[in-house]
Amino acid sequence: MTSSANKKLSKKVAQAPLNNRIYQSVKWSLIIGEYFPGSVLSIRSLAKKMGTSTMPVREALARLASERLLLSSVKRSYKVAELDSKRVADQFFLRARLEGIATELAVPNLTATQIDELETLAHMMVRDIENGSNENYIVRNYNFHFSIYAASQNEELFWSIERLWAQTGPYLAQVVRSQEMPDEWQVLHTEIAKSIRARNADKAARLIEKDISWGVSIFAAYTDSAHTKP
Amino acid sequence: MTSSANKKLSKKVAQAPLNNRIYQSVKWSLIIGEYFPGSVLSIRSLAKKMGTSTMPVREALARLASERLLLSSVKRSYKVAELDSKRVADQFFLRARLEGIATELAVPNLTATQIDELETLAHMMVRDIENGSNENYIVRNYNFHFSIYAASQNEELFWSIERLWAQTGPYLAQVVRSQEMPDEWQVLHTEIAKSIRARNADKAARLIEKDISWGVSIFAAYTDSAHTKP
DNA sequence: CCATTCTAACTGTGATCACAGTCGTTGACG
DNA sequence: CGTCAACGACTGTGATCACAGTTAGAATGG
Repeated sequence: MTSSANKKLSKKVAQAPLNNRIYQSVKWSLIIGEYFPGSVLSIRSLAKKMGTSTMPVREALARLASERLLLSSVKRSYKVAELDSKRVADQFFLRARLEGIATELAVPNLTATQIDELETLAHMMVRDIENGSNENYIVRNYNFHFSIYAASQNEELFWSIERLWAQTGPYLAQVVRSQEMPDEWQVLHTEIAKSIRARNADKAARLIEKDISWGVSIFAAYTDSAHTKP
Repeated sequence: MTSSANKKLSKKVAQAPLNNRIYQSVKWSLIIGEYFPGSVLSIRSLAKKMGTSTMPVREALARLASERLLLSSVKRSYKVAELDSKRVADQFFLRARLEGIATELAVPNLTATQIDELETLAHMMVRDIENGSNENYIVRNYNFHFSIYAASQNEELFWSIERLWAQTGPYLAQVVRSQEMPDEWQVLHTEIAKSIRARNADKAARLIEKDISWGVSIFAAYTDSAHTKP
């Protein structure tokens, strides 16, 4: 009796497979920029850190590499892609297009209360910058954008965008952490929420694209200044 | 001496890892529609068929599932996604957008000889349909489209499109194999090559999108007729 | 004859081992 | 002092086993 009750309970509480949890964990770390370009992730060391065998880790890393979130050469350790301006440009170009499309689709679907949440998020992000708590900013920025993209109701689109965030995360988060953010950039999120409330899909989409291209220019300035060291 | 020569030789001939070859093989099978919606792929049976251990197969399937090319639930076998009209619509919508974008980027980059090859491919595709050799048509159609997308010079974009082809392959190839293709559809590829030669990026992109939406409508007609069986 | 239970043949998942490349460092040699 | 070879400590990769959850079919009960 108790055993059957336990069985049912344990079924409900049943953990996701280890490999999946590790996969999600590393992916999130990529998105919020906990890993840097060139970071090395070896199966055994990660397994040790996670307290598991190598099996689930190698499956997780193989999946991440397959999605181009990590680089892998044969018999060499997995690593986060190094900074390559052409590649980064391609990624941000795609991001702008896809996130613009997702916003267009999302605007008619977002409810009033969801838009309220977007506005409060935008406000809190401004405060985060003022307080210098860039960690919070990064997470809130993620939530702001992806609650819009989720409203696009297109899972494939959502997934594609998230994949691109994981790719650009290691570059972008590093910049966000190390730089002063211009005020004009911060106002943008509030404007986006406003134009969504006005149900102006075109404007919202163009502002989202502007948001991303702004990120590109800041990133370019960052890499230029970092490149000035011969 | 011979050993070092052999070493160098074996290094040059060095096969890609087994898991990767299996991954590529299955992915290609998905693209050309060798698997059908609902097809079951189990690790052990595939390993037996491939003559390898389960290890490389499970890595390959895990990767494919991670890219959403296969479905996986815990402790249940991997399978090709069943036909879901909403999901399919989302996928083709994304395909139209992404392939349109890639075409826009590609038009200025394609060389005259590459355009020649596109035209001959278009001609051969018409002949393939006349001859009823739909297998050849499917492969040539892939080559036609992806030699354009490769010219976009955006690897991420290329990869994203290929992923979507692997997702839609099981649905679409089935239709191509079982139906008469309308003549207007076939002329389209020649028109695309023509507008590329004229360096009319907008027109080429719109025609590509038309090509895909045409596929959607044919697909819709197919599923409707298949649905008439209660 | 229908419904239900139980069993047996699957399924993916995790751990562990053996192996073969890669790479950096140390050592000896010129 | 510089160069190159060899060693050793890594790396991913493949195979094999044990285990637990799923599923479909047979056997059993009503």
